[in-house]
Amino acid sequence: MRKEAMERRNEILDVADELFGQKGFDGTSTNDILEKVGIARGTLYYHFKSKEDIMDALIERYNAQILGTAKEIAANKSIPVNERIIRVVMSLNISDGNGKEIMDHIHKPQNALMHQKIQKVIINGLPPILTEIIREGIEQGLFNTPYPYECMEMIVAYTNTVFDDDMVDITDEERAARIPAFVFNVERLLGVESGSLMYMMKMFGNGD
Amino acid sequence: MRKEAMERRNEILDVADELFGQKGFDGTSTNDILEKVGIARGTLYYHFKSKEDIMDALIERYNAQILGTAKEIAANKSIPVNERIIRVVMSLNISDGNGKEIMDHIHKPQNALMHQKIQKVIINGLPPILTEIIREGIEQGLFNTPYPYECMEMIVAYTNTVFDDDMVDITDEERAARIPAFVFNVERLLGVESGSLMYMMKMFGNGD
DNA sequence: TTTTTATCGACAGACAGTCGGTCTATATTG
DNA sequence: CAATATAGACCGACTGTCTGTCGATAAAAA
Repeated sequence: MRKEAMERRNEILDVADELFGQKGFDGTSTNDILEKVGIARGTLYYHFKSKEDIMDALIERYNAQILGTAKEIAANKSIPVNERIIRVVMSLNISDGNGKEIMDHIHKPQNALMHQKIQKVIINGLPPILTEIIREGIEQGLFNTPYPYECMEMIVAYTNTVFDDDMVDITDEERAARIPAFVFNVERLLGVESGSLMYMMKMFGNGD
Repeated sequence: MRKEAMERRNEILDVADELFGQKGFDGTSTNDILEKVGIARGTLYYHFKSKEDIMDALIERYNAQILGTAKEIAANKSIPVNERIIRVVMSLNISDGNGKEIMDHIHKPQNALMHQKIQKVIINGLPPILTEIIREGIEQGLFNTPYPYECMEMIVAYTNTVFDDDMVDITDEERAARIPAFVFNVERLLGVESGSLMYMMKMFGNGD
């Protein structure tokens, strides 16, 4: 019945995560959440100051999970630069730890605000991580660009919108057709020979 | 008192436009709208089936205005390719006709859903228009890329997020510093010599 | 014992959308 | 031409839902 604040907080967050994923933020009422957790109205508002506060806390969690894993991989200099880039990008998709795919939850309709906030986390958090790897690559003579950060920003911004189900109206086939073009463009941006980044296409095995 | 359906509809849309711009979509109640228009609740719902329906109609309007102007300019083959690109991009910002800057309204906080819907219109509508111009440029030997469409898509996706006030947390100075890097990257994407697109920097006189 | 922390649930206020009905201009008919 | 029917625009009270508040209460800590 009575629990530590942090435990309750996480219980609420877990339920909110599930419900927002199913019905979206607007489609989920605070009642839905507190009933499923099994607490009273006042208790919910004892732990969170508003419904949006719940979402922000949830995003904070995602943030830590998603970017934390990415950072870890990026810092592991024992992995070759090429391979590390791939692993960082792929780590964005499947994390969560419990099998649930975070990104799947986000790309639901009716979650505009959440979607926007996550996008913001990614567009601000991911380029710095990737840029570090690219810098190493430049030192090793693998890449060649005077603006590694802006390159990464462009690439992240692009994948985040075009490979986002509810942003661009294209079929899966059309989206698949975008990939070689994307790789080609990335090659130009990073100043490498055409075709030399083809191996990166395996990143697109799943979603993003 | 009694008016043609289309007239009323536009009256409501005008007020909604103003109010959404001031207080955001969520911050504006249907009461706010109908009071300012001077009609009863039922009347509002006689013309629109829901609050979101009002927003969709508003976006439809923007869509027509924004992309319509862009299309017009893009089709005017008497303007040289280089100049035409600049004009198309600049037309996105100031249109509206009555001095109000559409884009300013959109980049308000609390408008996540609207923001997303407009982004969608742009990311789907603008690249085809620009691609046509780029194709001309390729024929004229100005540009060189096998993937003009995807190039434009990338550029539009990038400018739409990075030069969007509430998406990337940077100061105006930092944002200004992004511009030369952006131009450099565009030059690479379009396969032109470094420095040859510098003249395009004048596009960034105002906002986007 | 006193204070702090977690919990409860009734309540207020706001808001989106509904519905039955009204009013008026225009068309139809006797 | 006058009586009447029709349809389109409009009204406003009402419903149900939802978020956030508050004072009371119980349990644990100090």
